[in-house]
Amino acid sequence: MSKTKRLSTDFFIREVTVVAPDLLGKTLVRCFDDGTKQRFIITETEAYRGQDDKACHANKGKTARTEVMFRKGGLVYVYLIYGMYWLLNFVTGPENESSAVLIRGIEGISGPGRVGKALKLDKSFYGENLATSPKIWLEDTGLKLNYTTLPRVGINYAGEPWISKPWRFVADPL
DNA sequence: GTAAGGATTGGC
DNA sequence: CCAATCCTTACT
Repeated sequence: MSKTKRLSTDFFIREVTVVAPDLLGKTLVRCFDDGTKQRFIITETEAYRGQDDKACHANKGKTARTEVMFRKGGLVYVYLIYGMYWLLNFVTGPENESSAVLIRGIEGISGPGRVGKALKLDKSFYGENLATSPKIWLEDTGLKLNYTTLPRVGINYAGEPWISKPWRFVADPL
């Protein structure tokens, strides 16, 4: 028998700064339309912490684009950036907390834009429930990775103190 | 309605 | 360094 188990909603109903590093080493499973499945180990994440965080899209309040972040954790938040890349995020925390984790890297793939491309993401993933979706979910194989914390990328517009928050989590090489 | 710019990437 | 490419937000 296997130790592998699908992560439930409870996993995501925690502080985003706890969930983000805890996702490192977890397996991201993507089931495509033709039934083929691909599995990727998560190697890099970033935490976006609710309305107070000026780097978080939810800081401007609830809009059509960000409303999913205000819902209960365990949902998928995807959005198109620069007209060409779908970035993958997992909503965390209880209802009305508007926090999310950006998946910046998976095994063999660096960069959030390339992650979305590898997983063939699109608008239809917006609001997917990771506990029940047939297309995308996470599994815990028991793997734990050591990691390093760094400042987040591409958010200079947010200003201090947000620029300096060590909310980027990168798994150490094996 | 119109305009500016983005949690990026790859090419010059 | 800068274009690609289109959606979201802010402002007239």
